[in-house]
Amino acid sequence: MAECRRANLGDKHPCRSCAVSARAVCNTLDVQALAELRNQGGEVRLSQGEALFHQGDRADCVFSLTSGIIQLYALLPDGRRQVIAFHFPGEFIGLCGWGDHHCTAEAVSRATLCRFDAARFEQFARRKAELAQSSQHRLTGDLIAAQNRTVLLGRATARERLACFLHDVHHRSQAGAGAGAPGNVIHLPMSRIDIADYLGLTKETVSREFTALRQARTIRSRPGRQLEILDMARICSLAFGTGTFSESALAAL
Amino acid sequence: MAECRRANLGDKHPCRSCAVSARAVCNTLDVQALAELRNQGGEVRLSQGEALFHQGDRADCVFSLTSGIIQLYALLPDGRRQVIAFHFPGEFIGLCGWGDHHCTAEAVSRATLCRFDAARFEQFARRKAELAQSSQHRLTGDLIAAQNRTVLLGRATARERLACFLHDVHHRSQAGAGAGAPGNVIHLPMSRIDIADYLGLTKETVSREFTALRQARTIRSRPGRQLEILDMARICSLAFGTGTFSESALAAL
DNA sequence: CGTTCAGTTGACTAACGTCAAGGGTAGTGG
DNA sequence: CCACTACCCTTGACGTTAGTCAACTGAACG
Repeated sequence: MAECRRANLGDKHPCRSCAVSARAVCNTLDVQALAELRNQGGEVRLSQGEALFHQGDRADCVFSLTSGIIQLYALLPDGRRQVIAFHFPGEFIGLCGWGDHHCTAEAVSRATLCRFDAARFEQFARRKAELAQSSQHRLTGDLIAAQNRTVLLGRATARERLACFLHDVHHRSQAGAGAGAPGNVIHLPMSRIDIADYLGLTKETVSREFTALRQARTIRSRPGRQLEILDMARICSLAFGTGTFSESALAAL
Repeated sequence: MAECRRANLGDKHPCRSCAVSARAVCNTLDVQALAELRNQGGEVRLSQGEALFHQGDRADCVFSLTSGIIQLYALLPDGRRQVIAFHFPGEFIGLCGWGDHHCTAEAVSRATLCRFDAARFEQFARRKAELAQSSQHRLTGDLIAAQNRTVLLGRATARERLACFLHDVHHRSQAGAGAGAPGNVIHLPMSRIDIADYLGLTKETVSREFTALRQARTIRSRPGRQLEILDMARICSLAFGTGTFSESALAAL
């Protein structure tokens, strides 16, 4: 269905080659509406570690992530950092701000995004009910993910947090990649510090827990920042089934 | 402005006496639309400890809290509990669920709510743009609150968590009560266990931190579950200004 | 071939949790 | 009106988990 719509695009249309068109917000739009939406924005390319926006910036744009991984994080005055979310291709970024951004968005790996003017996007959504509904569903999904993370950070042990993280990354990269990734191998471009700041731990604790899982033959490290999950049942039982990613949102669409 | 609309109501109209009409979702509606919305639902009264809905229940209703405090919490299979949010009068409950509720909603103190059928509310919102916008703002506010809580639970000490909690309750009850509450006295109907489960701590740790703040003359206990904040500056500096309640949403409306 | 930085590991520490006992208070029934 | 009870809160002693500090390893880069 989404494919049908895209088939009508001219060969030179940039959305033609978009890898996430079937999953992105814009997939609800017909060709003409898509063109109209595109006119409002442009493309953003980020290299690793580059920021999309900073905590305190005016939130005047929204973004659809087409490739790479983006992390949102907050910095406390004394330098403590908390990663609020990792965003994967096909997801929407910027819903959580009217006014000023309360967090920084930074590329974990090289990333590309479609940028839209926030006010015009909202105006556009008022006319296109499907778009409004789609972005509301994503917002709801983000809320549920954030609330689930609250449970994880408030009540789970270090082992459980890591298992939950691995479970979610696995789940989400399945959804994303379609084919390609064989079996239970996942790609983890984020550093131990990023993971630690996401899970409310230190890099040392994360490292120790990785070692423990490796020694229990639950996971195995692979070259190129890849990780194979050998005992998925074990991971699932440690993760007590709580998804902390907004992926749940996409599933329900 | 909200008052003007309500002045047109008949004397017997139940919304006439609503204490939160100026702050609730329905405040955006004119008299006729209000009547129409009311026809879809009814009133719910809960005694202390009674549940509004349970984790796993079908999420087919949304609610506007008119009095009392509601807590949302998740239970893990082994009994660990995490309170996800406290909701205060004027706030909207149930946005976070299509499908099944992922948490339980329970009255901390005696509470009353307006109930609306979720599907019909949504349908209604499609026709009334103000309502849709208002509920979207509330949803966004809840997301920001949940994300801020992520920072608190991931990176703050016990002392900071408690200070942040007190700061937020103070802030929110100011917004709610209007006049009435003198100076910096707040009402805390929730138990130490509720607070502990909200802050990702144990009741003993919460109790010890209360004692420490009391001994430092930062707070003072008052009869009737009331608490006076003596040194607000100290509370604010410990709370590093992070609001964890969805109240921020209301402020921006 | 050295430098740098991410990751790992070990020894020690601090913060919070656990377990257990005692005290205050409100509600209940004689 | 006063005991009785139950529950919540507080406090102390001790245990455990994860944090801190520091050294070492190995891969990436110039």
